[in-house]
Amino acid sequence: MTDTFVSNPSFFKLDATLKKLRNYWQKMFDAQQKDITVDQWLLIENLYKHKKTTHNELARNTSKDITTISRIIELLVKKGLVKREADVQDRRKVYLQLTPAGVDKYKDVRSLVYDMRKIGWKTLTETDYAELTRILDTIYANIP
Amino acid sequence: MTDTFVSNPSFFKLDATLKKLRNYWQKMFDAQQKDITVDQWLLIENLYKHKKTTHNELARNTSKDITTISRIIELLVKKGLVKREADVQDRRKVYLQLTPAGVDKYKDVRSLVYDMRKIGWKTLTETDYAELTRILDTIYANIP
DNA sequence: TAGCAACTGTTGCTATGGCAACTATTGTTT
DNA sequence: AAACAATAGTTGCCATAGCAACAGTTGCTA
Repeated sequence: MTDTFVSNPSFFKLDATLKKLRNYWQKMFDAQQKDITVDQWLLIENLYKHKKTTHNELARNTSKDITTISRIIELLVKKGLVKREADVQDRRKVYLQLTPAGVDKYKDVRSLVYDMRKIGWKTLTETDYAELTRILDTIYANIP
Repeated sequence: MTDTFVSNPSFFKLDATLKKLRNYWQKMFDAQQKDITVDQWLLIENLYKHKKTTHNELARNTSKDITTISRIIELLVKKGLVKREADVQDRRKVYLQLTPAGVDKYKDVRSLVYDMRKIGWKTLTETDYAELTRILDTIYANIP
């Protein structure tokens, strides 16, 4: 492993790419008056797929801190997109699920998100995608 | 391009990997009492390389918002690691550079950062690194 | 059964990220 | 020269990120 290799800023490139993606998504959301943030979208998408989950599960699924989940959910509840439901057996637990308005929001935003994903990948192949996945997974696994 | 391909969460993977990297770096900084954050380190590294820059240049070089630069620099000035110097020609401009303590901090943290970069890449090759760079650069270029 | 550990979620604090509005300065135009 | 546009940086606001401390609940164990 050369010195150049070690000192080359992959951290920086990851950060820059992610920021550009996030900004682009947010600008498109805003331009089409979707009235949500990118991270709020990620939680909505996850809640649509899992129907009924807890804060903890959502945190694991989205790779977010549980305090962040707590606060984003609070915003989504205020917007009427998510509802909380206490567990009968375990009174510590709170189940989260999309309201009908939340499901509508998911369906409304989904196609825009698909289009944006296509844009990011337009000049890349499925092999590239597999490579990126493999490398990122490896880095992830390498970190203690 | 298949539907699976489009809907697969590369955004999520980028985000998760970057977070894990950032957390690991921060924990190592804290464990060794470096008394800086990861982003503060990135600015110090940049200021070491460019010796004398403005907020604007720093923002471009680090892919950060200029308001974020302004605030991080404020923290670094308070820590005595950076000093501001007004331009004589253009009184809107402020030049930034490391203080001697800032240079010491850079030298103190550098080897730790090198080691951590090695850890992230330990099971990957230079070809992998080139691939990641190529793919991320392409995604970056694809986004409007 | 009393005590304690583990678990679920919230709140406070600080840092980063991004947009809009603002001040101050400089450059351009007429 | 006056008016205006462009530039450099700061501040206010809200959202996300993560740590520590906390409250309430549940499960385990002496």
